[in-house]
Amino acid sequence: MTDVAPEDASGAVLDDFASRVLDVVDAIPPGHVMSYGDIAEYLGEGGPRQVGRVMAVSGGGVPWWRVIHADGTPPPGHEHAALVRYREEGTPLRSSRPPVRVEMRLARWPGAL
DNA sequence: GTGCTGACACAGG
DNA sequence: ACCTGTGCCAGCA
Repeated sequence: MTDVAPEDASGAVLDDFASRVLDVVDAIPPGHVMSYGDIAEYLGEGGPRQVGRVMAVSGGGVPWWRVIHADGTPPPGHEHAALVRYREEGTPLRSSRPPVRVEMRLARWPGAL
């Protein structure tokens, strides 16, 4: 029978690690965020760059705007889209216009407890 | 196998 | 606020 590997909206095949990353991102509630390093540390494997690569390749099926840099800056090229989401979800911001920055101290989610 | 690049993190200037 | 260098891990020519 056909082994169906998990795919994202782009049709990209998800590896085991990628699947875990997307699962964690999907578990982040509105108004909260996690940094790339936080996710890697939470999973206990890979590193922030690996998480970033997964998001760049298959982050289309999860709330990617809730995954940002450790200092609260959203991913490059999507600052505007991310800003719209933050305002809609009530995410604590330090600057309401570019350079957009999330107040990590308040918005940081400890993980899917 | 080697070297560069990357949706990173951190320190220094 | 910006750039540079270094460290970590994985992908690619």
